[in-house]
Amino acid sequence: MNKESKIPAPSIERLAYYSRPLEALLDSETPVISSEKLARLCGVNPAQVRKDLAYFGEFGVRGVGYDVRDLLVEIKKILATDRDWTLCIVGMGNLGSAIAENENFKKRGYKFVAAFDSDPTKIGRTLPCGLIIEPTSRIRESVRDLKIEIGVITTRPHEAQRFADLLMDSGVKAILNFAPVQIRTLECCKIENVDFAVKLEHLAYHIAKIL
Amino acid sequence: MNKESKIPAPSIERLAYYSRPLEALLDSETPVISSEKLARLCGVNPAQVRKDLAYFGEFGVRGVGYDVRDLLVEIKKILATDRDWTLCIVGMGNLGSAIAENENFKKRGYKFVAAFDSDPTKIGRTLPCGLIIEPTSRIRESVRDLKIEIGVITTRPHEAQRFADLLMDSGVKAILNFAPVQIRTLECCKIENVDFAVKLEHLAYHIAKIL
DNA sequence: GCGATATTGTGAAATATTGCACATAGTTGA
DNA sequence: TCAACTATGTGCAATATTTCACAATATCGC
Repeated sequence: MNKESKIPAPSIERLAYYSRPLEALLDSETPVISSEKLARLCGVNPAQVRKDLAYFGEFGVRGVGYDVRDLLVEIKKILATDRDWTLCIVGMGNLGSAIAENENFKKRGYKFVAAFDSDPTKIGRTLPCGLIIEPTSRIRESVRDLKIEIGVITTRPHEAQRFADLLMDSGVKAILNFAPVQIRTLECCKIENVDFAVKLEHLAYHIAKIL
Repeated sequence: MNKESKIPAPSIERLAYYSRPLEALLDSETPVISSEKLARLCGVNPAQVRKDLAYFGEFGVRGVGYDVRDLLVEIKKILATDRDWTLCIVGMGNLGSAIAENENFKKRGYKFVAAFDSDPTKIGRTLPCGLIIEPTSRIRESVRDLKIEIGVITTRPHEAQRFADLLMDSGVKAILNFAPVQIRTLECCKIENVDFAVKLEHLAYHIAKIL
């Protein structure tokens, strides 16, 4: 267990959140920002910003703040988003298509190089981004040949684990799962589950309390 | 500060996660489940399951476990998903459309009753689910007339705060934001931000470390 | 060069969350 | 009825995360 593995997961997620306003600040040519202002933009405590950054180095200047451009470069270096990543997506329903086309992903260097579906009527269809939907039987081959590093799952829940296993076994190093099931992975494959109905349920809980 | 406000936010989110396998167990006619099995299905600690549930009551039977059907009913009651919710969506790009059509949402009683976009070329278009895209100038009126309780934002980031303010001011009680900016709200309006590029960045961080 | 001011980096305190371990209570079979 | 077994509910300890508070260090104006 090395030093880096002790960095709290919330800190790592916040780094990504910090980068959003930094990009906007860079566009608006603001050269420097304080932890206090960045914190306000992200809705967190200023000490938190400083501590999160301090896990990785000393990026600020005392009495001045952080150079916007430098800080953004450093954060991207930390999160390994200073390079492109090769992804594929399994499950080309509405959500899958939307994600494959998503500007936000493209802008950050996440390149979808293959799209799969098990529905024969969808096979061969060309997406606006140029990808052609392939049968899921081609997953193993494509992951190997195109050196796909991350798999995204947007299938129905009952198929999700099966495709996760297949992706893992084919060699992807990480999986982003949008199906509303908890996917289990081996040690060698990192998983993140995203279930946005959970967020709605959290909201419902809170507003029902007030009513 | 009442008793309920001391319940940890992670516990509330986990309740939603617990409900996923419970639904499947109900379909497969498994009558009873132990905290240990449910925990394994959700990738958490059994004591955590028991403690989360204990915040809201005693739902289990010692020596036996939890009745699947009853527990699901209780969780739905707690999360206020035992009723329908009325939502609208602002920003009818790929992601907005996918969310409006999403089966997972529909199944859980989240009803989209209005869809808005500021792009004139999209206005009047009918979605597969039957909704007609309206101009954003109609947001205030629709929220009031249709008693919309939750607003979903899937616009570009630079417009997101403006529409959030408008939704809030029109009377929605909660906002689910998919734009990659941190939306600020008043006390009266609960917000959840979902930025899935953040999840990818988290994955990238971890797999880059191994390489 | 120096005092006034600003803002970082960080140890230590405060708070929040998780997990252990066991008393408690229900079930089953003889 | 009772012993053996099972699995919950929960006080408390362990761990994780956040926030405070301040020393350290940079800039600016004179």
